[in-house]
Amino acid sequence: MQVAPATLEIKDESLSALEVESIELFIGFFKLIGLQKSVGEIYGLLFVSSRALAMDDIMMRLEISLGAASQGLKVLRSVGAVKSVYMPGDRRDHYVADLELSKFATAFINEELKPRLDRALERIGTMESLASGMAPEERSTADQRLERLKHWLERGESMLPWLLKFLVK
Amino acid sequence: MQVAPATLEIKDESLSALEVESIELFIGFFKLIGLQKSVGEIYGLLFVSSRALAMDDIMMRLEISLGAASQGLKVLRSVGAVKSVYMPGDRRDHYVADLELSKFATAFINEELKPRLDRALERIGTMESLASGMAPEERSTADQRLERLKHWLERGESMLPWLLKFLVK
DNA sequence: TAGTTATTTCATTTTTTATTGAAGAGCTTG
DNA sequence: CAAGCTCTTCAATAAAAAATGAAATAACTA
Repeated sequence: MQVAPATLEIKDESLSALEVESIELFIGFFKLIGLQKSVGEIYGLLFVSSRALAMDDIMMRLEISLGAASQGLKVLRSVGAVKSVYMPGDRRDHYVADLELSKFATAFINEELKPRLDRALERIGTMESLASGMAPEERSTADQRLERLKHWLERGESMLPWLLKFLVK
Repeated sequence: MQVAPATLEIKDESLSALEVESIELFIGFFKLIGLQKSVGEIYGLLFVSSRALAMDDIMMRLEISLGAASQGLKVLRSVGAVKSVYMPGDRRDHYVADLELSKFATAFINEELKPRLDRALERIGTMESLASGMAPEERSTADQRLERLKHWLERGESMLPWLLKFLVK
């Protein structure tokens, strides 16, 4: 005869091998563009799910907290990686993965890379002014390096539109 | 008459405005490719320095620890961002910034991006096998999405050589 | 080669970042 | 319009990442 365990384990369906692979893949991928683990987990789960999942499905399957699920979905919605679909007879929002993978790269480029390049070019402007008031010897070193850095950053920036077009096509 | 202060402040030259701008610029830039603050600080300082600096110059100017300086320089050497130059009459290593900025991007692509894409493509292989044992309905969803993901990753991978060429040129 | 200086390593501490879950706001519906 | 659900927020907590500095190692020099 069985004795009830000291702590009752809630029985949620555990993750399939396929789901685990998908989750790990997207955790790694998203971390690369600066998104946290829980965001990758959620997208990975949705990516291989053939039906839309509600927030508490996600919480239970991934064993993450309410807050993490809510915030993770918020991030995913904000980059268009996830959309909610209507489920008749259920008040909860249900989410499916948007399969347009290029959105992540696009969001990363527009929201991280581009602003950072712009900010760097601004700084170079400031630095050029500062260098102009230096002693000749040090000034020439600074000017030369700033010129080089600026050139490289402008080159990088000029590549972004091309890159975006390539990714989206 | 002057009274000696309770704590004696060591007088290291503080950073110039130009140095601060450079440091902030490279902290931001390096963080983007996953390198830590101290690495960006060191490179930023060396970038605008007209003379080679020893490790303890770097420690003192940036007010960072021995360990951070040593490890930061190690990282910078490993990606070729810094090289040491010989200084007659001084046993210490002296470092200058390598101005070939493309090295950072190249290191990032080859050491972070490429391996991660390769790993993701491997995982897709695994996932395809796993999907092949599923019920027809779910299988078709999985197959379709995996195909799409694979296609996109291969496309991304195919772009890397071009990207490298563009950056290095 | 003994002594000194320079550098690396790594266990500990600090700082930063991510997660948790309780409080509460907003909806829905009976 | 009250009683549930669902979802968001955010202060507290936990986890992860980075910095510190003492000890070990390596490199030079006299």
